[in-house]
Amino acid sequence: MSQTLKAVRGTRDLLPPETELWNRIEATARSVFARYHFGEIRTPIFEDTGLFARGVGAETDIVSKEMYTWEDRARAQSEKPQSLTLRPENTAGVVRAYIEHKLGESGQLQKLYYIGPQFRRERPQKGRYRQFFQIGAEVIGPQSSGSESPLRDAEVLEMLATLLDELGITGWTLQINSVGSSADRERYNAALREALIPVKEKMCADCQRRAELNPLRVLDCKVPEDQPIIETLPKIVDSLDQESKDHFAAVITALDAAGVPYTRNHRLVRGLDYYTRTTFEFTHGGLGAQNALLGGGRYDGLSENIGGPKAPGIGFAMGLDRLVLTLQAQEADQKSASPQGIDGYIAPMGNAKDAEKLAAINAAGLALARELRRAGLRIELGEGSFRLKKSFEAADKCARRIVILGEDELASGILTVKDFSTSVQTKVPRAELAEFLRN
RNA sequence: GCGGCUAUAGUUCAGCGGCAGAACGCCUGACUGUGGCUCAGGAUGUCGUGGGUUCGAUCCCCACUAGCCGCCCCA
Repeated sequence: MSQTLKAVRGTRDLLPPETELWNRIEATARSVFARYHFGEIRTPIFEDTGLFARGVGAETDIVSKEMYTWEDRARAQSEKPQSLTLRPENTAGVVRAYIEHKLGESGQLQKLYYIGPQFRRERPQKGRYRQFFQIGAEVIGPQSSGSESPLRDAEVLEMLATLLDELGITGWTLQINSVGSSADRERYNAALREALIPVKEKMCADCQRRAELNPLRVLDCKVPEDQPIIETLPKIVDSLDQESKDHFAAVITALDAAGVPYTRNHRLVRGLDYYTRTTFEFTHGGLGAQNALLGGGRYDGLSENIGGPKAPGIGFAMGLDRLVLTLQAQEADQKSASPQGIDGYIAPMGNAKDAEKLAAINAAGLALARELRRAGLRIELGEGSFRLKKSFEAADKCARRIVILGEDELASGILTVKDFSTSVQTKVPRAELAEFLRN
């Protein structure tokens, strides 16, 4: 059906009951964030293209080939059209807002979280979409607010461990590394390039290319034959200055004290230019090639890069789509507890041939449903023209109990209620119905 | 952006160069106020889209689109 309009490639509709899981994850995240004193920020879905070019880095894959960018109409004839971009990530937008609203002037540490869609024009596959959803948070502020303290790094990591645990995600791994200051990284890049010259001939084709273009990425290589060679390459930790070393050591000490399990991975490098010092990923098996549930790190120079004051920070972004996939896989393993269903299904019984009586019984059904829903119950309302058998079938699929509302019940004010799990049928006075259904 | 696999009923999937199939789900009835179990009956559909080969294509070929897997990269 080529004429039929479909969701565009890499985007999708989320339907019930799946959306229930999405909401549960979001609610859990909000509740954890609140306990750590984070407030929600909502930034625009599109921004000036320059924000991402300068913030994320013009040479990154994200900026150089994955952004949805277009030219807005010029506001006046003399003006040049503005280049706008659908946000590929949210950290740059949050820092832009931090600068724009002078949040640093409060002198206080800012702890902000966001939940929302991001857009990257990549080839879609499992766990990777062109519109995808991230839950993220940033801790940012002037140096005097303690934003540069390794304690903040450790606290964010400890919070993430708590959040994943509360979500019920089992078997996650925290991998952590330090990429040092931007000067450290430049030094390391040069050292790595140097060290690769004599050995790259023996490595895989991808690595030979990476050795030229982006030596850091060689460390990510998964080809088994290359591993011994990679182990002989210089480690980034040897390029760190004393300050960065001390910072990383303090993060580790705090994680140990809090009992957060982690794996130090001196080969963990991340693709965004703004990361400095601490970088980390929480990974999970069963996500295929996209094994990262979330990633993040420190970005001490980002604010200045986009024209703001010095404002060190640390943050992360977690893939909501990937959390959902992971939890769905886990629930499938546990054969998923069957859903309880709503509290009641009201089955009005009318005569399909008598329009007046049918309308009356349906109206009575709505009045009863209103009463029960206002009492906080989850109620579905049937249709008076259905045969009772049909009402039962419909009710059995979605509700724990059926409430029969026939002419007898309407006249007497005593409803007939049947519980599907016990098959027990009970007569309940209308005044006691809400309480009865609540149990 | 590159490579591999796939596309048939609401869903999961068989199938074959010559009438379109199963299971589950759905609808109706047995049962005019009683579901789940059972029994009887019924409807599933432009066989992803467009083109080509052929007397004839759901099947073979090509292109496109989409999904999955891998690469790149990332959440």
